[in-house]
Amino acid sequence: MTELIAPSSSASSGTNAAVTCTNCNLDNLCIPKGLVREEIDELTLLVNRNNIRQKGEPIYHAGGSFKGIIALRSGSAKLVTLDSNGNELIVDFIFPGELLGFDGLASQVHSCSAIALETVNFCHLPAQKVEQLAANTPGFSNVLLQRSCDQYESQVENMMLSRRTADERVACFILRISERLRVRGYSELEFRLTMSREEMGNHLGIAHETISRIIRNFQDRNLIEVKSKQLKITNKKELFNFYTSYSLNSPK
Amino acid sequence: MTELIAPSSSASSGTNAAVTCTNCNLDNLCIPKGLVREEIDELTLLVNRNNIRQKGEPIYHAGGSFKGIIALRSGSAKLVTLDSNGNELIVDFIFPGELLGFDGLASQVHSCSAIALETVNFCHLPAQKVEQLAANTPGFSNVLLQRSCDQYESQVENMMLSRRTADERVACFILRISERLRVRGYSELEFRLTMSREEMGNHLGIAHETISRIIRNFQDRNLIEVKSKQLKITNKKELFNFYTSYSLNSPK
DNA sequence: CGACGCTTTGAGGAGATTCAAGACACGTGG
DNA sequence: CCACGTGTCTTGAATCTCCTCAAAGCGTCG
Repeated sequence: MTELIAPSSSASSGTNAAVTCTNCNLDNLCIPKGLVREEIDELTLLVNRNNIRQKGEPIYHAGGSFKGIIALRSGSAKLVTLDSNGNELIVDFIFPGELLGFDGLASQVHSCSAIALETVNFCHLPAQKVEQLAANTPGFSNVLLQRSCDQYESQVENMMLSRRTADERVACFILRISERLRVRGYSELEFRLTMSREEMGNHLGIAHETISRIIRNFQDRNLIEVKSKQLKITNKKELFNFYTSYSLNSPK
Repeated sequence: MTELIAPSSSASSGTNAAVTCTNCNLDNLCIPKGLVREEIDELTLLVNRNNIRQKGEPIYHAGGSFKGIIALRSGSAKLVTLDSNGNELIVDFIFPGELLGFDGLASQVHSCSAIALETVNFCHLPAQKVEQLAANTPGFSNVLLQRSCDQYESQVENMMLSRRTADERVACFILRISERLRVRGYSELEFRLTMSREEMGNHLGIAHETISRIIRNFQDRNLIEVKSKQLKITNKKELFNFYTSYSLNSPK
């Protein structure tokens, strides 16, 4: 099996040599969030920057040994695993500033694969540096623990979502992506859905045909405008109401 | 609001004064798993033992400040949260040797309530001792991180389960409980379901009427025998096949 | 321009829910 | 000890949501 994560020497061209964890525009989202200045300086020295993958290429593989922590700088990715029948299950989609790799931290073996949905650029903190930092930098273990515990929340949210109707799930999905992009400085009302309908449906537990029908329905209600993968939210408030209370009282 | 977790002085009667984390029969499941001898000795000194709750009583409350880590010694509990419409959602059921409290570790505020399903006895590591141990005991932060990352796995498992049919979910639910009890030294084939059908359905995302119908169906197929809450697995292999491959090829 | 994959749309059917009613279990008080 | 009441569990019938299968439209890339 080929080495999936290239050493920084081969990947980091001179184009962006001045970027460090201190002056990175994602420092309020990525690992540095929660660290003090000296800790960030230490982190800066250990991170491999400017790793690139094209659409469809893996960042790491399920079953492979723990590769360390990945921070996505640009682009988007999907985190997938295989269920017991060998079917792909998309656990999450990943956006800039978000961390990857926790699926291998406890057992030292990745239970998921991370696959680029478009061209991605990411930073890589290798496994042995993770251990080194965790041992020497108290703030760092806290950050890891913090992020890892956050997944409890996300587990609960996913559970709640799986109880709702297909319409509510799609509305919620769109709004969550909107919010995640907003926090990262992108437009919250107009963006590209980088995943296919199939992938969306896989993640939400809905047939892709149903996804299509629901998106059409949302357009007919003037909640959104969709042109292939390009999406524009035209009535955010109504879209939000739709997914919180539609099933309770709203007429057809 | 009353203090939910009593200090050990009031709760620990003299009946079991000799129990420590070292000689506890759950030491291969609870926090000590992964710690070396001296670390366990240190832990022993900080834990409040023999806390009791009766059926229906809370161990801690959603919305309350982080109370520390709880280790269940006997009995069973449910971990519940409220969805955005105010409905109860049962995130998990808890058995002896399992840890509780991670839902408050990151944010310092519990997002879930832990409620006893029957009389429970638990150990309590108070919040400030958690911090103290995390700072001074490298093994301890690792244990926390480890357990917390394990929840990634469980999130993925839950996601997979939510894609299966109601029958498969119930079969899987029974088998998982069986396995969790087996590991803890209880009978794996005959046990009491301490939760109601309603609670089971809530956790699995199935109406309680459907739970009843499926349990009847399993009985008719001679996979299990059920008398109210008492359950006996009579054909474990078939029950297992049922949930792994039923939907693929098996006739009615 | 043609082939391929992705998306959309329609029709029919399966699985699970909801509503309604009856059976059973458990605890209380007579 | 039994009658009674409450809450839980079971069962049935009607309904609905979403899936599956099938086919046609659209876009993209060689």
